[in-house]
Amino acid sequence: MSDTHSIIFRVIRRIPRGKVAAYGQIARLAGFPGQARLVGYALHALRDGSGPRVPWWRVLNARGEISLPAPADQDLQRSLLEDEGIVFDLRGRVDLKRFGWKK
DNA sequence: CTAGTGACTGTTT
DNA sequence: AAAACAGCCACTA
Repeated sequence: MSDTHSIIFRVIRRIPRGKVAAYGQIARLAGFPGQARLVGYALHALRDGSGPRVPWWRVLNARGEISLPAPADQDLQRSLLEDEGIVFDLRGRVDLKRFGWKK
């Protein structure tokens, strides 16, 4: 596994329960400003549970919506977030003003 | 080495 | 407010 991924995962592990962060925000905190896609790519490599324990479901895009390609995974992520108290509006979006991880 | 692609984002239509 | 565009970068063919 590359170092960049490790650094990114380390940042994501700091996201407190009940809060969500955007890809770009993770990238910035990890020291890679403007490289949101890199975060997405790193997380994509996790989907086989073969990686370190990372709360990947607390990562959303800048609009506050789930960005996963597979509908099945989207439902899973949504359920996990709702279990932590996150609320989705009728359009399936989270209010980042309320649940965004402010750092 | 070149080209296409993707768990993105800020700006401009 | 939603959609289109153009940067961004690692990875694959």
